[in-house]
Amino acid sequence: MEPPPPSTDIPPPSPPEPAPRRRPGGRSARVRALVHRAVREQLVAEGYDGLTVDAVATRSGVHRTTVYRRWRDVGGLLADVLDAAADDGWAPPDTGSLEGDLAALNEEVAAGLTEDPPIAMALIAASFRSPEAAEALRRFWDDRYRRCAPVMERAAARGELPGAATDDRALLIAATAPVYHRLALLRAPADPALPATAARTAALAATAGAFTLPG
Amino acid sequence: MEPPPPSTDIPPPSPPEPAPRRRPGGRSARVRALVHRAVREQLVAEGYDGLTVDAVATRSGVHRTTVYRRWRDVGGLLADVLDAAADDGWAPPDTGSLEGDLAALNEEVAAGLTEDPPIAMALIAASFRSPEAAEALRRFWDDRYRRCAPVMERAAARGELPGAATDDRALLIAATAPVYHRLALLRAPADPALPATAARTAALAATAGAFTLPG
DNA sequence: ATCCTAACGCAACTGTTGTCGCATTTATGG
DNA sequence: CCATAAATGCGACAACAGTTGCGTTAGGAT
Repeated sequence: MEPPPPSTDIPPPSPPEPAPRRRPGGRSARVRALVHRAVREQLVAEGYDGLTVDAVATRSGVHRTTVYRRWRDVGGLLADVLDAAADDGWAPPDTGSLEGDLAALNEEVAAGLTEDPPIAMALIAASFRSPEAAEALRRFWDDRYRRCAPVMERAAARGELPGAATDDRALLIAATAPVYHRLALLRAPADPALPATAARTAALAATAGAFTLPG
Repeated sequence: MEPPPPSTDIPPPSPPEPAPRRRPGGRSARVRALVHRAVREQLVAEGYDGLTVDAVATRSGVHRTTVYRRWRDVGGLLADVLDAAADDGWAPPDTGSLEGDLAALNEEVAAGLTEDPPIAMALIAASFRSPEAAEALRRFWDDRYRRCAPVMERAAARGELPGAATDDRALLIAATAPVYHRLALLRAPADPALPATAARTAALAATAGAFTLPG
């Protein structure tokens, strides 16, 4: 993300890039916090269409040029905000059954996709314009999938999954994809029954061994 | 998409807007064809990021202003191109089994999402910026879902579906959503096995009655 | 052939987006 | 405290997006 630093002197010629000393303290951190806050506020106030670099700069009091230099575009802004917020202590629901866990998970997905301000939808939209936003979103989902491992472990312990190892991610995608498809792609109104139906479908298929890994 | 037909006479004076007589012939049709061709060519040449109104206008030889007036923005252009192309005689695959049909369908979906030029991806991206593109995409999917009815009819005739009526659309979404999710949202590389797996999962759930309509 | 006007072409204009060079501020190491 | 340079502020700029007013062309009806 950063341009190659000006090689001053004493360059141990192995890495010709002396990696300039960052200075994350004081002002930089303050600016970053100001901009993060402005992104969220701007999203609330004007929605995704109103989320431009200029608007964020004005609202934060930070200069346009600074925002462009550090975050490049709206996708970079959202990516950074998302990364900063990824350290919440999220844990998957625990309802006592695989189907129940998946249904609760789907409820959270649906809530996230329909919430206001539409942060999730904004990020998905941005991911089509900015590689950085796409990467951040991928990281986010990856983290969530990883944290969902206990769901499958508990299910296996309860005997809800076949003996062979299950492809956790395939199961999670099968369970949640219909919700994403309806809300994010078709943009159809939320169907209150869909989270449960999709969860039931995926749980059924999982029990039948549809996601067992080869070997 | 076209305004109400030109009520020539006998105007019950209720609407004070006489709805000017369209003139879709000759020049207008020629301009439309030129622009459509330019959109496709520009998409091939420069990708979605290079698909701007100006580029299309220049390439088509039609004036900027005309394109802005008739199509408003990139989303409008793509929407119109999609609508014009929706009259192909597409029919769902017929492989002899529900799972086979769904798998073949998923192969088509995967091929569409990974094809080059990325028309489908461009349209999905545009649907996040332009209401018209979103609407066109919805129409397109709606049309496709409708044309898939024979798949379920044949499956029911073969006894692959329970006696009660099946929610066709829910089944189709469950079958195809994982493919869309991986390729369009996660942007993960295409998994050659996914179309078949997702089809098997959905077919299994359908046979078990997961998509039967209430009543 | 003639008229009417929708559709188009044209040029000028405004506002937004993103970049660049340079001055200023301020972490940070010494 | 001092020196260095990373980070920011600032203004000007080019490129692009989108609009508007007005003149011109040509489709379609009489």
